[in-house]
Amino acid sequence: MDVSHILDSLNEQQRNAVASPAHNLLVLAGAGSGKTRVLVHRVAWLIEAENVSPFAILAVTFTNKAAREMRGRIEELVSQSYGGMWVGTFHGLAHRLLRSHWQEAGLPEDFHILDADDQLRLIKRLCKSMRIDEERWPAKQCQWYINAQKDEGLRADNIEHFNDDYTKTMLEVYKAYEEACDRGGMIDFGEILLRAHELWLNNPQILQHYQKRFQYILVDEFQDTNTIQYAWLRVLAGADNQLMVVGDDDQSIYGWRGARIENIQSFNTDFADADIVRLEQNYRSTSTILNAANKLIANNQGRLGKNLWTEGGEGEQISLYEAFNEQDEARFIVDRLQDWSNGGNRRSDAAVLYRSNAQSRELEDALLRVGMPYRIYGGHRFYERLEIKNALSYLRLLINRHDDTAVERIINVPVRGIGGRTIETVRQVAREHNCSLWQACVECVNQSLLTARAANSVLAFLQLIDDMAKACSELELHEKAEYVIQHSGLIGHHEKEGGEKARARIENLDELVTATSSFDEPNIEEEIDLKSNTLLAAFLDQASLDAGDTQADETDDAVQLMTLHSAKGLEFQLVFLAGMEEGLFPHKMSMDNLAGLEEERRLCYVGITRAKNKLYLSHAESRRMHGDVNLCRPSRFIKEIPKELIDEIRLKTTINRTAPAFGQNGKSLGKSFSKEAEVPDTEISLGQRVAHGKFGEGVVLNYEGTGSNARVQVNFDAVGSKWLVLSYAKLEVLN
DNA sequence: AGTCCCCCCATTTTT
DNA sequence: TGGGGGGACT
Repeated sequence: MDVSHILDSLNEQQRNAVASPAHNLLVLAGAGSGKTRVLVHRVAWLIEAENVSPFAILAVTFTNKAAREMRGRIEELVSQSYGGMWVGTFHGLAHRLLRSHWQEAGLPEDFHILDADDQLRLIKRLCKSMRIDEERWPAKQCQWYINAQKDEGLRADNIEHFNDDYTKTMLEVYKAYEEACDRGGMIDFGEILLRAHELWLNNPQILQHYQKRFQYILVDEFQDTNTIQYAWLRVLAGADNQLMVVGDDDQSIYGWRGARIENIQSFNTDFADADIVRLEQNYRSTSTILNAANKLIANNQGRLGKNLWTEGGEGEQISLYEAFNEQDEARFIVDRLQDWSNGGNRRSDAAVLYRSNAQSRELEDALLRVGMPYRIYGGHRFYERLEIKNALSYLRLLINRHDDTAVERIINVPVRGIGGRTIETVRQVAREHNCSLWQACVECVNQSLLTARAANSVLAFLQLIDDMAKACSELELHEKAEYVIQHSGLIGHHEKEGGEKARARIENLDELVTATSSFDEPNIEEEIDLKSNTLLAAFLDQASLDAGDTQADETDDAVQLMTLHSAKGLEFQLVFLAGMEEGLFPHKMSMDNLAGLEEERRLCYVGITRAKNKLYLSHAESRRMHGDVNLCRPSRFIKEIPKELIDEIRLKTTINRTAPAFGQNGKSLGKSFSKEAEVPDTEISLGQRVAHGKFGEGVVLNYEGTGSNARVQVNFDAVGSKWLVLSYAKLEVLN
């Protein structure tokens, strides 16, 4: 077979990786060096050049989006579909194993997945029933502890305790939580990986089967693997299978949630025969941007080391803007975005990146003010929204009445007269009989353990679910969804609520129906008999494992706003890094230890390398945080970028500062005023008559901003009043 | 049962 | 500053 199409378009390093004869291979792929490309071409190479069966290949990613993209690109390259190949996330693949081998994994056949929210609710309930002091041991903290242990592959029994209060309490909760999950047939995200790992360790014949099958294992974003994920890979790889991992230690930014950068750093020690290929040619950014990134990241210790280079041009300098405060910063950015957009560029090619979500507000305000379309990434994902989770709970109950999480959620949503008292009684009964809440409800009704009124309500609830199940049993998946959101009363509930929020909720519920109607189970290679509920179950699994990327609106041409973390893997022509201040970035929670600081620096590296052509850095002299004003020093990361790459923007003020309108934000302006005094310029005062190249003549009405930035409001004779940045507007002072 | 108010919190997020 | 959660009050 002619395989030239696989190699021809690659550079030498990429080709070395793709056609590597090595048993184990570490590809150190710098930002923008064609990482995914190498993975995709490697798969094609294996199949077409080395005649490997697609069935023998396993490709692992972290996000569903990445998995979809990889599969898509593979199919594009080889122009056919390889159904038998497993491409998925760690969780998705592990989940698939558990579904196939639920018995060996010690799970009920209808086990279901607990998401972070379900998990927290459950832990809260447990803590309460265990009389644990919520002040001292918040449920959040317990949840964090449990997940961290699971990421490390540790069960409560494996953890040594020193009898300190903290560990003792945490273990108590952990144990109770494990029991509750077992009882209810629930597994959380960490448990999926942990179980899948144990499944192999405890069942050599199953492990052997998969070891025999997956002779070629490829892993993307390897620097993000945590302990249990790495252990899982190592077990599967065994001694014989080929492991190819691709990643970039400089882009490891998830240490705080268990990712171990050591996994990539010590890969060639763990796998002594591993080859290393470095992809250092960057196809994304200008050399200016790359140099800045290289110089910055060189400040980190213990790197595997690599130096990005490009054949492309130098490009523009990096612009640095010192804003007076966060509002001024936002205004500056929005002005630049308007220039960009007015210059005929696509807004969606521009992104504003920030360290913490709270920063988006100011930017949003500024964008809203000028009416520029924008899109904020992050926030609550589709399947995590309250109304969606409620609807899914009803659907879950159709399949399994004993799903306590679901019952807890919707037993009184919409309100049907089952109040806290009643629910507490039901919980009590469930505890006593060691049964599900559903059974406890039945028990309560039968044994008249409730007031007549409450019993009536509970009975009505039981009947409602049973009736819906009956009515739905023969319906198509999307009809089931439709039926349930109608007859559960959820729609009516939100309609009654009224308001903008409620309308959005109803829309979301409708969207859920749409999602179900376009859902078909990805690969039914396993012989699952298609009972009517199987598709629903598959959909619910998918809803738990896939955040339901809000990929709508992608057609809109909108500026992209997101955190630095969510920008990883993306690229934009124009990038702003906002809030480059000590304490914010690097964040104060992470800057007191070297590991934390270095991760922040990697985050900055990620941010810089998102930019293709033009990068703006900005910081504010003062920023309002948690209600009060903080004076901020510029981020050390700015100083780590060579000066010659940076162009410091000074919006020279040309205002006559003796003009009366200055008082407004007077109190903390001292610093800025003095700076301003250093750059005295042509005098413009309120009431001054000026001329503008485009707008003609007008009168200065107002003044805003200080320090290195200043804007004036001019009432033009022809076009009315406009706000202009002084240094850009080139106003001519008349008489 | 629902509303209102007060208090507490505030880094990053996928599965 | 502002959002969310919990408690108290109607």
